[in-house]
Amino acid sequence: MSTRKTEISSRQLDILKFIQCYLDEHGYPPAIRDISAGCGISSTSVAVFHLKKLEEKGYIRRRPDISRGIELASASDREEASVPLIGIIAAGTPVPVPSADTWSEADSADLIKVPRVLLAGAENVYALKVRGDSMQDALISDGDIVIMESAVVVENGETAAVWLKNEKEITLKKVFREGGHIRLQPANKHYPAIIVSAGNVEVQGKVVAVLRNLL
Amino acid sequence: MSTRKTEISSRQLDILKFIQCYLDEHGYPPAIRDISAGCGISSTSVAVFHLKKLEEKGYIRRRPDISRGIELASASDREEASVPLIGIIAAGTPVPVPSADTWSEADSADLIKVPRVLLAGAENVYALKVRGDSMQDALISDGDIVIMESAVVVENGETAAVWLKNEKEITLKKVFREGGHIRLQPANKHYPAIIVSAGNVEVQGKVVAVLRNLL
DNA sequence: TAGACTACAGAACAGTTGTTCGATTGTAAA
DNA sequence: TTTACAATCGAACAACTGTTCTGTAGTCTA
Repeated sequence: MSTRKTEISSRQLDILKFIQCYLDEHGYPPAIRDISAGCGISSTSVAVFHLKKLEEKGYIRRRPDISRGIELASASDREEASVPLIGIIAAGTPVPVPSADTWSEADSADLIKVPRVLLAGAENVYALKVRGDSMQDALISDGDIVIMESAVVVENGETAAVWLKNEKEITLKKVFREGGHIRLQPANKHYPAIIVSAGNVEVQGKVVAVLRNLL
Repeated sequence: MSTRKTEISSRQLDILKFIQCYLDEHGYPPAIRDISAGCGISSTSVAVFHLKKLEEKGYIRRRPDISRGIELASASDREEASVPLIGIIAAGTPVPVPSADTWSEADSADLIKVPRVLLAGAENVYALKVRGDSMQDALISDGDIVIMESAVVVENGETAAVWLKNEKEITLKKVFREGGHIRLQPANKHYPAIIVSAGNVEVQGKVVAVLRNLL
């Protein structure tokens, strides 16, 4: 944990906002003098000073030698997110659990790009590759990639990866709490729902999206 | 049709390739002097000369006032592609056919972002929203988005949108040519394949990928 | 052959841009 | 009060970068 974000001064927030706006407007990063002018700073050195701070704190990255080489730390993550692919999901094995540093370690796992629209704001998401045809009742095929959100609570009707303790099996189903038991409803309506006791289920994550590549 | 691409000289092709490589390697465009050095040109004015040509011919765009303000005409499409969402796909209706200007008109339709990796190099792709549960045999759900490639030929085993003339029905199935007839195999192995005569099928496009958003 | 055009070289120039140095001010801790 | 530090200013510098001007050489056409 080296690059922990610390609090920033109002001036630094100003500058950060200005960089964001400038990027939106122009499509390329501002020069130091743009920042100075835009934030009402009369000296470039002040901007440099704060840019250093912002870089230390991990809010921006800078490319030396290159003009306007400023990148927002979360720049490329605006349109698409990088989601760690941390393992496979198959019928007979519990899903891999993301560790605390799954998202912080840049290199640890494969990162796959996912359009932000699919994520709908979900955070702490990770990806699993589907192995086997055991989830066709969930309309999920061998080779699909499921985007999961590590969630503790699952609303009624949301699709979740559920570990059935007795059966020692993982399934992806819509979860409905009904009195003392839980109804697990497949996405494919031609498949029957199953009713299990609350003690038998262990929600391992929420399904956010599914990607399938046919080519 | 104002910016028609014309032929370019080998030098200009050199420069174009160099710009592409440089972008791949560095993530930002080259300076004029980078181009000169990289292409074995001993004068910046020569590079300028050819850059003007390349811009006239529509291969690149240049941003005046900004250093390294060179963009490949197809620059932003590197990591993710913008795919036009041109309609819905349902059992009883043929799929909308993309017109020639589907990809050229910027505003015409909704554009959805799709990671390039999913496309696997496919071109002339468009997106359709799935309506109804008629395609659960293809492991496709109501609300899914299917990415299609307008292809004339479909290899054996590839998944395609097939219009069954007699049944007046669209299905997504793997296509296998077998002698005089065609076998259409659902992705879900619990569903049976159907055998149809070649005259009854009309391939309307190749399925490239499927996106599903559960949230 | 003359003219037009493409391609190239070299050099000089001017604007842009990032960096650095010294000095000043205000605030908070010791 | 002294010290330390964050924040600021102003100015100068050097490097980077795009532009432009003056030529030269080859090719093609009229």
